[in-house]
Amino acid sequence: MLPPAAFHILLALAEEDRHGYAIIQDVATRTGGELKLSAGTLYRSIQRMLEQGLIVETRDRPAPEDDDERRRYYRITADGTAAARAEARRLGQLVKMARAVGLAPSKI
Amino acid sequence: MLPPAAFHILLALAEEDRHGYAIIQDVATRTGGELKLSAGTLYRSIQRMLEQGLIVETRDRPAPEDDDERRRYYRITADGTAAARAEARRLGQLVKMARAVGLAPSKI
DNA sequence: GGAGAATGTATCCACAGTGGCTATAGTTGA
DNA sequence: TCAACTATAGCCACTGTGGATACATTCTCC
Repeated sequence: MLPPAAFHILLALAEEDRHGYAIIQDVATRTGGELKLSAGTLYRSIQRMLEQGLIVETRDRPAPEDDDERRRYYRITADGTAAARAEARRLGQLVKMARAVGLAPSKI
Repeated sequence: MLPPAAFHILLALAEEDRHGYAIIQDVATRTGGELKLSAGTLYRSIQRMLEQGLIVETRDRPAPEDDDERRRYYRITADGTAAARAEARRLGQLVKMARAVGLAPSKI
């Protein structure tokens, strides 16, 4: 059971390496503005995920003219990918259960 | 954003009216034993959901020979159905997002 | 007969995850 | 000039959760 914030962070990092603030923006964009990950949640989630080995901080940085030295870039690990896949499967099961009791469209 | 426990309770009640203990068992069965809703979580969730009008307590009871007077039966409301549908849609979106970044099978 | 598991509801404590506020600090735009 | 934006990070309070406990009855196995 991955915390919701962690799942969103992994989705953002699955596409490409990103820094904290970019993750917040990506989540907002991806959810059409429905979910605004708070800064507090983001940085605490990142710390936890670093400890758990779901993500790592990377030294690879964009070209100096596109960079901002305050940024810290993160990359998803193999464990992070596995955790995200497992969570996606679990969520898929939930939708399936809802469908079984008529609480979600049957997707014909 | 429905709490996970509330979503499971609504799924259980979508099928038929159930009492607390039967909900715990239904969730365990439905998830293949993966999720064991704790009693503490269940009864506090029920209280909250009654206050929010997602469920109601019903006086309809099974035939006396099948009944147990300690039981309290609950029924899902129109609001509860709507909340569960909205949550199922949200979860479906999450799976879709995971699929978009290659973290869930494409379901061909 | 007696022990333990199951049925049933409910409360308490502690912990995890979250939002929002604050701090710090440079940049951009009205 | 003042607000908003970019960027990271700590703090406090709230919600949701698991696990333990309480209490009472019934069922099952040795």
